[in-house]
Amino acid sequence: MPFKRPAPTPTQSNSGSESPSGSKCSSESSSPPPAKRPKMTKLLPEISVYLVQAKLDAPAIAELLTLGERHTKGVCKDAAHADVIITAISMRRRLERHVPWNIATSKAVVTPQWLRESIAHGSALPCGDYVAIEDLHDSTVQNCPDCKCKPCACSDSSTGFSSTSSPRRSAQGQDHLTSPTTSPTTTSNKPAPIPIPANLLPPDPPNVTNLAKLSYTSRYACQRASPLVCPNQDLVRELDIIRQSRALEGEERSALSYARAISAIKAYPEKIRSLKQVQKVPYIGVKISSLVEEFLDSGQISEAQKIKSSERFQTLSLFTSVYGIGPTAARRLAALGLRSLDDLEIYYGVERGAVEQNSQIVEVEEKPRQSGWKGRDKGRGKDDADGLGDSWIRVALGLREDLSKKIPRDEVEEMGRVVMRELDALEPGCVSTIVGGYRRGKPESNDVDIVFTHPDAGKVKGLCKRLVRRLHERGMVTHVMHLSGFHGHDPLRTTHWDSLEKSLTVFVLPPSSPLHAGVPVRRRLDLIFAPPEVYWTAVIGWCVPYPFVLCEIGERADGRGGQERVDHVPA
DNA sequence: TGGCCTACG
DNA sequence: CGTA
DNA sequence: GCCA
Repeated sequence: MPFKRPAPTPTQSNSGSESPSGSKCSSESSSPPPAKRPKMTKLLPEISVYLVQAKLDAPAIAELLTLGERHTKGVCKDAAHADVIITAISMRRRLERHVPWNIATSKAVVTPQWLRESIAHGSALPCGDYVAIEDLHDSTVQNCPDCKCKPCACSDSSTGFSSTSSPRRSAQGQDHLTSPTTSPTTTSNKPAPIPIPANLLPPDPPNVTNLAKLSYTSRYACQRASPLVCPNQDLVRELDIIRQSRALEGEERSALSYARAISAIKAYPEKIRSLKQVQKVPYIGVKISSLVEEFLDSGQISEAQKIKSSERFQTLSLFTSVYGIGPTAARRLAALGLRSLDDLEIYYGVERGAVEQNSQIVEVEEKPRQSGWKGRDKGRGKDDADGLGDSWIRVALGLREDLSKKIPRDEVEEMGRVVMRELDALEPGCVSTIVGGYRRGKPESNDVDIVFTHPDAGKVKGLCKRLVRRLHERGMVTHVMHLSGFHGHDPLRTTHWDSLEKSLTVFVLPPSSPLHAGVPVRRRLDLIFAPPEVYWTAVIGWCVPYPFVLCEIGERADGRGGQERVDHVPA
């Protein structure tokens, strides 16, 4: 098999670790042999539990004992015989009064919520999300029965960071869309809706990340939601200015270093108060350390301030905000003396650009800079010898304003629904997930990324193009910046990973949409089509922002083994 | 001191 | 080179 | 700029 990966599917694998407990743990009617008792009624038949009653009131104890007897293999009288220890205690010292430490470290020790939610969920949930005692996090994860989900051991998390809050998905499950074929509305002659195989659906009762009880002391980056805004946001903002500047100036290596350092700081759970704290953060070396020191002293970083206020930085930033203009082009344009968007429009020959009109616009937009560059003719003509295969930069200039606007979550969702409706008309039975920043919980997105698949692998090929064409015909896709099909079935290329179809488009909601207001804003929309085998891998992959922090967790999607990309978003 | 993710158009 |  |  060319493509090995840890099964990404949410199919719960319920092969339990058989506990050594047996008779010591009573189940309510201990007698009935397993064959007789309808197995379905017990939701956690492989797991025996021990309940630490301390700190629980009588009703809670009764409730938990009932749940335990009803749904687990049994409630043990002795912690040593249980697979899982349930306790409301959160202090190590206090727990030690009830359970010997060496026993505790050999079990999963979780909060009562684990039991309640596992039962509600219908099967055992990862113990790591319900760690009762911080010191027991690792052993709890390790000893979690019935849960194959090995956490990744990210190197940067071994420094003992504890983590933060959950990624609060306000609309849990709404990011996953299936064809609305289930509507009973029209037509009796329509074929029955195509059933979606379970392995393409999100876990039925959704994974409960949301509960505030999620142990916000998870050690692992892959279990820890980087907070949308971190405790060191101000510091990060300063460093990011320098990072941007380095990137704009072509010092990519340096920029990369800043990006990594910023990532690491964003994962640091507390406000940084001392240099000592920061020295332990990975990717913080001599230079950045000194910058942090200055920040701790003065609340700012002079280098960042200087950069921010420099005309050069502002110009380059402005230019790169045009889709298709990167650092190199920006520098070149700046070197030509261009400074403003108007300059760019003239240079690239945007239609309305006559000089009078230009100055008029300058007034209207109250740009402080008057016609900047030395009386060069309108910039094009002979000069564009090098530049003007970029007729589409003109288009990008026209789109810049719209595309720089943020997209609120409800509009993201509406776009997803609209696109899905069209896709369903084209090919019923498709499944999709909105990924990217949206799925990471950001309140606003720069663009919308959707990953699609179809249970029938054969139906996926060519779908991307067909969907884009349909959306284009219907006026929803106004521009296609990029369209790629399956990479040929090169027999030498073993990985399917590259065989995604994707299209990068500009999308506008149709008038029929409730969110279609006046002149709707055009949005960047990326469509990614994956064969079903790699659907969830693609979903994950498209949710991970740059820079990727490598984390040792099984095998990579592309089969190169050993590492997985995890976590982090700069700024 | 060399290397920093990768793949595509 | 620019984008994801 | 940081790390191996």
